[in-house]
This record gives sequence, structure tokens and C-alpha cells, in this order.
Amino acid sequence: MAKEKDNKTEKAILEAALKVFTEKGFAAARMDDIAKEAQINRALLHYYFRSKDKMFDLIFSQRISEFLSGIALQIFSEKSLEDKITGIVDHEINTLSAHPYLPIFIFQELTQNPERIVQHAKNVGAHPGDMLKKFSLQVNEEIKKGTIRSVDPIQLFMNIMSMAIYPFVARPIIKMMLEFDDAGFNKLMKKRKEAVTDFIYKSLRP
Amino acid sequence: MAKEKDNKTEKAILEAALKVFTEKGFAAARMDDIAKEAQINRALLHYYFRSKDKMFDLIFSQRISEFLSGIALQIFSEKSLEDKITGIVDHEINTLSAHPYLPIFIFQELTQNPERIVQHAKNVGAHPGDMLKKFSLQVNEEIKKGTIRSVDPIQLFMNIMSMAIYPFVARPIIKMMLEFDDAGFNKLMKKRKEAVTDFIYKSLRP
DNA sequence: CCATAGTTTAACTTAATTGTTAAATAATAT
DNA sequence: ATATTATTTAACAATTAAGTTAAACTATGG
Repeated sequence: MAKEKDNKTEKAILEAALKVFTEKGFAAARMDDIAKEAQINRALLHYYFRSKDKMFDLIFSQRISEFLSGIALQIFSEKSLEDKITGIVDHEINTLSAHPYLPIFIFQELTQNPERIVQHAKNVGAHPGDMLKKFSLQVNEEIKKGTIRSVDPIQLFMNIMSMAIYPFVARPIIKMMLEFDDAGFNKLMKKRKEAVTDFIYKSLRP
Repeated sequence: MAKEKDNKTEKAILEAALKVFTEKGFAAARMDDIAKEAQINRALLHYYFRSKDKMFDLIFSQRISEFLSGIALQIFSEKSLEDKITGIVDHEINTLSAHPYLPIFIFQELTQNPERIVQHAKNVGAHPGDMLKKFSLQVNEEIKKGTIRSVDPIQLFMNIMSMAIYPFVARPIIKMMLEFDDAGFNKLMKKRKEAVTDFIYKSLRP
């Protein structure tokens, strides 16, 4: 089993690390958990990645970059404002339905280490502040054209991200309130895509 | 300094525990941190509260109960739908402006221990599921009356909570994107109270 | 003033976890 | 076939944190 050109063990470890880190957070994650999840032993973990910190940095920078670039991709596309909003909502709900633990993981670790984002933000190419500027510009154009009512673009942007992402943060409470299992929750989120975009467009009517 | 009728040390410890637990989460919180924050030593911590787990349970159940009962208070009030929505948004943003780490703390710990909520939910009196039913009833009444357009009450409820709470979850990213410090962020949240209620009412126009 | 509850200090135990290492074994590329 | 890489095993060192304990000290209510 030597010299695998397809490095499947490395992949298995990274997958396992992603799962354990996102589900438990850095502090509560155990190297043993990751090893078990990857179906190998702790020694091999250190054979591939030297330390817990190194593994975490790798996983975290991947996730934060993907999170930011996913939004950037929509914002800097050539779509109409309406299509962009739909694009953002659909993209977030689709992504998080597959990885519901991601937002809490990202925000929990970011809260404890806010400097981290500054470094990783650069990987995305554009400065994250530019996304908001670009978005604001397009919103103000539509207001001037009269296609939407007057609205603060920054508050609008927060509204869009909030409604798309928050339910995954509050997932345990929502599941309890509605007595839903995972399947029920995912169905609700699928319906939610249209509910959210509709709610936004309706609000933006002049 | 014996036989203090005002148990100021106990209060100092609980305040410190709240701060450290909410900022770092259970796993990363250190008893030493709490002791230092309360300006006492670790021995005295165990003199008052036997273990880290006991302290955490106390803090956590306080917070989750307050979170749920804060919402319940609004939902079961005698206000009009519009005033309730304003009440919820104002209450959440006011509370979280003073305790911005609360939501991530609650959801992070709840995600890792979803059974917890079932027990604490009972402390609130009403079953949390009843809140949604009560809210849905009132929304459907307004729809029938024609004062608001047709809308799924559950999605509406998620929208309200999302827009009020999510910015505090995403606080580090928002602060970075806008290059805001704490004061700037709080001003933004103050403005946001009206922005959110306005956004909702505008969307609900028939 | 003195018994009592509060508090500190410091040393200690215990347990958990990360990280290391050496030696043995398995698989495979050349 | 053999050199090389991958993997396991198992024991160990180092570190960190929680929790305990005893002794001494402090403040104060009665």
C-alpha cells in the first residue's frame, strides 16, 4: 500500500479533521477522534501532519476562504441585483445544507481569533470590504432607476446573509421547536430558498 | 470579611464565569481565567462551586432560559403583530448589544449537546413549540383580515430572529468588512433596529 | 475578644491529551 | 527481489488542567 499516487489516506485524514473540528471546535476536538474518524491511528496523523495546530490552520483557512470567495463570486458576477440575491441565498443554503456545522465553527473560531481573518481574507483576492462597496453601488443604481425602494445597502446585505445563514446556526432550537429530524430540517431549508428571496423582493417593492 | 450578607464574591465569580464561558466556550474556558477575572484564586472557586461542570450548567441554564423566556414574553404579550415584531427585534438587539458573545455561546454549546435544551426549555413554562403556534395563529389572523400579505408564519419567524441575531454571530466579519471598532458596531446595531422592522413591514405589505 | 466564615498560599494528585519514538509489519514500485 | 514508503503497535515523555488538601491568615459578628 505504498506510494499511492492517489493520496487517499491524506484525504481521509483531512475529511475526518474537517468533520471533527467543525462539529466540536478546536478546543474540544481530540486527535483521537480524528484518527478514529479517518480509521487510522494517532501516530499516522502526526506522520502526515505534524500537529493539531497545523491541521487546524489548514482546515480553517480552507473554510474561511471558501466562505468568503463563495460570496465574492456572486457579488462580482455580471448578474442583475435580483439574480445576485437569489444566487447568494441559494448558494449559502445549498452549501450549508451539506455542512450545517460550518457557520458556528467559523464564527466561534473567528470570534476567539479575529486576527486570523485578516490574513485569510487576502487569499480571496479582493478585499472583503470591496464586496460591500460593489454591492452598495449596484443597489444604489437600482434605487436611482426606481426599480426598488430606497434602502440602506449595508443593512440589506446583512439581511440577506442573516436570513440565509442564521437558521443553520440556530438549527438545534429550530429542530426542537418544530420537532424535526435532520431530513425535516433540510426540507424546510429547501423551501426556505424561495421564501427568503421572495421575502426580500417583496420588501424592496417601490 | 466574614459572613457577608451581600454575597459579593459569589456574584463576582458568576459574573466572571459568564464572561469567560461565553467568550471562550466550555472546552477552551480555564478555571484560572475565571479566578483571575473574579480577582480570586482557584481554591476559592471550588469552595463556592464544586466543579467546572457545575458552574457551566448554572451559567448555561440561566442564559438559555433567559433567551427563550425573552422571546416568550413578547410572543405571549397582548400586543398587535406589528408591535410584537418590533418588540422582539428591539429586545434581541438591546440584549445582544450588551452581551455580543451570547448567541455563539448558546448555539455552539447547544449544537454539541442538543439534549440540554429539552430540560431547560421546561423552565420557561410554555413549551417552546407553543410560541410558534401562538405566533402563527396571530399571523394567519392578520392575513385573513388583509392587513398583511400571505406568508408562511414559520419562515417569517425565522426571518425576524435571523435579522435580529445573526449580525452578532457574524460580528468579527462585519467589523472587518466595515473596518468598525466596537463602538462603530454598536451604533450600526442601534440603527439596525429600525432598519429591520421597517424591512419586515415593507415586505408584509399586501 | 474569640469563634466562625471567608480567603490565600502552595503543594499535591489525578487525569487527559498531545506529541515522540522505535520496532515490527505490510504493500508496492522498480 | 529488494528498497522504499505506508501503517500499526505500544510504550513513553511532556504538558496542561481540574480538583484536593492542609495550614495559615483575615475580618467580623456576637
